[in-house]
Amino acid sequence: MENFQSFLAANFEFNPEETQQILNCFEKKTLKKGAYFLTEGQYCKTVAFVEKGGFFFYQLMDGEEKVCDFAFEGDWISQYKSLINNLPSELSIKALVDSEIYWLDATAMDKLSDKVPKVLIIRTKLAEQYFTQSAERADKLATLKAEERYQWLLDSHPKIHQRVPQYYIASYLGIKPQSLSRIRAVK
Amino acid sequence: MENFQSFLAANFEFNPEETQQILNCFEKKTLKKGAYFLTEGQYCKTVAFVEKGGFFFYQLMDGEEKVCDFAFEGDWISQYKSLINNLPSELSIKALVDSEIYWLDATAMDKLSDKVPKVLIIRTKLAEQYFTQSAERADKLATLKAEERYQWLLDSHPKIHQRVPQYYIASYLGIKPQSLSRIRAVK
DNA sequence: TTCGTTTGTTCACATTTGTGAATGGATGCA
DNA sequence: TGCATCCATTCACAAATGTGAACAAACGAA
Repeated sequence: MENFQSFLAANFEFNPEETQQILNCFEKKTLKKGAYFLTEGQYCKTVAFVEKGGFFFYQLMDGEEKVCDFAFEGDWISQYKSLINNLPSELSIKALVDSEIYWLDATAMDKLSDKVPKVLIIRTKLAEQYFTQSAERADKLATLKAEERYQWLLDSHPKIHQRVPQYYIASYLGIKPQSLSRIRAVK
Repeated sequence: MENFQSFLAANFEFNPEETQQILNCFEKKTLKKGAYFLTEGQYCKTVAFVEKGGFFFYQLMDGEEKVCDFAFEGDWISQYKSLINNLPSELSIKALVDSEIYWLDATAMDKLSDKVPKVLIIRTKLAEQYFTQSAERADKLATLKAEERYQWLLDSHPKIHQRVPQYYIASYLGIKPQSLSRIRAVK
C-alpha cells in the first residue's frame, strides 16, 4: 500500500491518527485482468484508489467498446455521475491487467467524514481529476489531428503500449485501429 | 431575476428566509456584448448565474480563438480550475450578446455558507455541470463525424444560430468554418 | 447613407482518416 | 502439439475534412 500512503501524505495534511482511521475504512481488493470494477447499468457506490495495475472506462456502442478514459497507479476510479446522483452508470470500468485497489463505499465515506471531515477533499479531488481529464481530452480531440493526439498521449503516458491493447488506444484517440497503425508506421 | 429565483426553487429546498439571504449575497451585473467575465491569466474569484444572454469560453491558440464551451440562461459560469485551486485561468469567458448575471465572489460564498450551509451545493452543481458537459463533448468528438456533431448541437441548443457566430460553432465542433458551411449546404 | 470590416459561402485541390479485405504473428486452449 | 481466435499491419480505394482564394452578404461606424 505504499502508493496509497504516499498519496495521502503528499496531498493532504492528515496526522498519523487520522491516517490510520482513513486506512482502516478502506478495503484492499485485487481484480484479475478483465474483471469489472463497475458495469454499465449498475449503481456506483464506491470510490477506489489504484494501488497497482490499470483500468479503462468504456461504453458499448454498436457492438464496439468506445474507450473514454484510462486510470493507472495513483489515479482514482469511480463513476462520478452515478455516484453523486444515484443514477445507473453509463460506463463500465474494467481491469486492463491484474490490479490492486483500495476501495471505500459511499456509506463508509459518510461515516468516515463525520470523524475526519477533511476526507471530503477526496471527493473533490475525484471530481477535479475527472473534469480536468475530460476537458483536456475534448480540447485535444477538437484542436489536434490524430497523429498529434497520439504524440500527446505518448508524452503523458509513455508506458501506455505496455499496458493497453492498441485498439483501445485508437478508440480513446477517436480513430480506427488501422489509422493508428498507419500513424505509427510513418514515424 | 425570474430565472435565478426559479432555478433556486427548482433545484434546492431553501425556505423563504434562506432564499432571501442568498439573494442578498449575489450582485446583479450587466455585461455588454464582447465584454469579459474573465480573461486568460486572471485569477477567477467568482461564480455567476446567467440570468439573460450568453457567454462563450475560449483559449487563444496560434492567434485563433478555440471555443470550448457556451453558457446561456440557467447555466453557471466560472473557471472551476482557477477558482478551486487559486490558479491563473487558462480560458477567457466573454459575452456573446448583452447579458445579465448574478454573481457571488468566493469570500462572500464562504460567509454565506456559514449561514446557509446548503449553498455549498451550488459549487457542486457547478462542478457537475462542467464535468458532464466536457465529458459529453469529448465523447461526441471521438465517436461522431462532424455532421453528426453539428446535428447533436442543434438538438441540444436549437437557438444556437441566433446567438453564436458560425465560426465559433465550428470551433466548438472541432472543424473549420468552411467545413461547417459545407455541412449546412448539403442538408 | 457610404465605406470598410467582419462573417459566411463556394470552389478546386490537398491531406487526413475511414473501409473492407488479406496477411501474419501472437496467444491461449484442447 | 495443433488449431482457433485475437490483434496488428498493410494495401487500394472511398469519404471526410482542411486549405487558400475569391466573392458575397451582413454589419457597424462615421
